[in-house]
Parts: sequence; structure tokens; C-alpha cells
Amino acid sequence: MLWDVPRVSEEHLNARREQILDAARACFVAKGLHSTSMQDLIKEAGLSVGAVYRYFKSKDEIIAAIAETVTGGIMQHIETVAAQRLPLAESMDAVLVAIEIQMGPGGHLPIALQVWAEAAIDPAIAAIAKDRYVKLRGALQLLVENAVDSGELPEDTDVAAVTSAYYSLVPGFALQRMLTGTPDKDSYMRGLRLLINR
Amino acid sequence: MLWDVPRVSEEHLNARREQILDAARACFVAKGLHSTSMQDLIKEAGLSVGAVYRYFKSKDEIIAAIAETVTGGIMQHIETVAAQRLPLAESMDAVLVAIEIQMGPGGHLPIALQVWAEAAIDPAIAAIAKDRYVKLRGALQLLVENAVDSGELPEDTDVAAVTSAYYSLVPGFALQRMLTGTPDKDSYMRGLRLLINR
DNA sequence: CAGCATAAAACGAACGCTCGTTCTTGACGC
DNA sequence: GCGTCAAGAACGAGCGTTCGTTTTATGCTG
Repeated sequence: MLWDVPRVSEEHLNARREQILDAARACFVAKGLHSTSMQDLIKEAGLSVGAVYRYFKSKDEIIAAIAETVTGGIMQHIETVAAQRLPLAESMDAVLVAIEIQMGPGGHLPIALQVWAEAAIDPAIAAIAKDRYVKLRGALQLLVENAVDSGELPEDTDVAAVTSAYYSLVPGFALQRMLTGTPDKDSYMRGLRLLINR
Repeated sequence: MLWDVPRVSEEHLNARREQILDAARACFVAKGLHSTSMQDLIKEAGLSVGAVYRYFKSKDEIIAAIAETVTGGIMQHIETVAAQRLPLAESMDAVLVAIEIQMGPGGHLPIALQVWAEAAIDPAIAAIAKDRYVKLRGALQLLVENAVDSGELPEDTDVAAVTSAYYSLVPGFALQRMLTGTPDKDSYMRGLRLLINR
């Protein structure tokens, strides 16, 4: 038996995968997970049915792959913010800059909304989402730990509990903005400072 | 001729409508908006195809009707809390009691998640959601106004801005809990008090 | 008070269509 | 010429909805 020598470069294969996932993201933003048909997605990718089914064995697998990547951008941004060791309000402000970008054209937040809904229905997606959002909370916890180190919060602070409150401000802002259209980041931050700096 | 007299009582007609909507809610919680087929919903209601289509002319109309009612329970609860004129943290605690109930069996929050996702896709649902969540924010604003009246917040507070921050704590908590499984209301409130009472 | 007339209400088989997926076919690099 | 990959026609299942028919509830009539 011979070794499976790849006919095309591995980069080519990954590029095809990315091409499909990019098309899926575009379709999912426009039409949602379920109203996007495989035909829609295939046409958007500029590929054939057979080609797409070579890389993903079902639509569910594509949805799962998308769900895996949906927090990627924010995750990375939060780690950058953590390294700057800012006060809590400034950190949140910096995080929300990325959130506002993700809400705009090309952003992943409309897809995140779809994934949240799917997580309520499909255990496989729920498991992925749980993993990603627990990790995201872990990243935000660094910001709270910075505040303890700097003396902004007392030494004996229950860091996990504070993080859960702090964390909720992020999707809370995003959801409020996507559903009601307001507030913008600066109004929100002004209100938040009034609430926490007393 | 005077047979504009209804053949069946109006209560009966409304009851049938509610019967269909109750079935829809049960199905939507279990399978989501799109994976619930009309057959599923009709079977759950114990009716026939024709009967359901007498009361709603399409599946979209049923979804819209569900979206209309999804904030009802919380809205009512917040108004009750507002009448008690509690400090901000106590008010939030009281609101989250209702949120925890809505997350459990029979609660509307899993449906709310579906509606949020649909609002990102379907302008008709987006309009309904916008209306409901703007009104919900208005109800929460009363809690912030109480805090100004009582002196907990300064007289010149930007009430709308503070409300937007305060508001975000509600879906922020709900979403975090539904996706990650933690925290419970009491841990969350402990963290929140540490964050705002300084 | 029968019993008939009438229209609302409920029924469910059937329809056209689109879905996600499979499979046969052929092209191309080695 | 063999193995890999792409193409896209074809398929069965299941979708939302329609519509002709049957059942039910009521008022009218004799």
C-alpha cells in the first residue's frame, strides 16, 4: 500500500475550505443558517455541489465549522487589550471598539446571533458555543485581574463573580444595539461610567 | 337577513388561536423556528392543517405573533418591580428572578433567542423586536429614575445613558447563562455589586 | 319542538417545489 | 492508465400551502 501523496498542495486544500467558509459566512449573514440553502452557498463560493461535498460532508458540518470561528476576532482583540493593563472602564471601551466593528458589514456578530439560537436547539453547536464563550470569559477575567493588581478593585475581590458581571456588558451592548439600533458605544460607556464610578 | 351573529363564541375563537400559539411555543423551544414544520406544530396543537390555516395565513404570521408576545412576561414583572422603588442593585436582583424563571422549562427565553436571530434576517420580525425591546428599556428606565429620585444617583444623571448600561445587564446575564451554564443569579449579583458599589 | 337550511369551522389528501445529499461521468496530473 | 478531484444531473424526502369535502352549530319555519 502506497502513502497518500497529496495531489494538490495542502495550502490549496485549506484555501478551498476557507473559500467555502467565507461563502457560508456571507450567506449566513444575509439569510441566516436555515434559510441559506446548499445551492445558495455553493453558488456564492463559485464551486460545484461535488466540490463542496468533498470538503464538508454535510451542511451541519459547515455550520459547526462556522460556529468554531465566530469568537476568533474578539478573542484576539481582548488579549491585546489585556496586555495594555488599563482601568476597567477603559478596557471595556477598547473591547467595545471591536464589538462595533463586528456589528458592521463583514462583521461576525450577526452570525454569532444565529449560532446562539442554534445552540439552544442543537447539542453539538451548544457544546462548541459553551467552549468558546467560557474561553472568552476567561480572557475577560484577565482584565478584571489587572484591576485587582492595580488596586482599582480590592485585593480580596471575588474575581470570577465580578468577571461574570463585567462579561455580560459585552453581549448586552451588542444585542441591545442590534435589536434597538441604540446606543452607540460612547453613550453606552458614558452610562456605564456613571453606574460603576461612584 | 340578520345572521351576522357569530356561529361560535368569540372566546372560542381566541382560545383556538391561543391553542395554536401555545403549540407553536412548545415546538419552537424544542426545535427552533425553522426546524419546526407546520406538521409538527399542527400535531402538537391537536388540530388539522385546515384548522390552523383558518387562524393564521402562513407560518411567518405565526412566528410574528409569537415574537409579539415574547417580552410580555418580563415587561409586566419589571413594572411590578418599579412600583417597589428599590435601590438599583435590589431592582436588578428582582428582575433577574423573572429572567431565571423564563430560562427554565416553559419559559420564553429560548424563544427570545430564536426571535433575535430571526430579527437579524427578517425585517418584519426586526420591526417587532425593535418595538418590544425599546419598550422594555423604557420600563427599566423607571428603575433608574427611581434611583435618581432617591438620591442614589445624582440629580443631573444622564438617565438614558445609564439605562442603556443597566439594561444590558439583563440580556447579558441571560445569554451568558444559556450559553455557558453559569453563573447563577446570586453569583452574578455578588459580582455586580462589587462592580457598581465602590 | 322537529327538522331543514345555511354558513362557519374543521378536515386531510394532494400539489408543486425546494431541500440536502448521492452518484455517475469525465478531465487532469503523475 | 490510474488515482484524485470536480462537475452537475438526478433523487427521494419533506416542506408550506391549497382546496374540495365533511362536520358542526345555529336560526328559521311550519
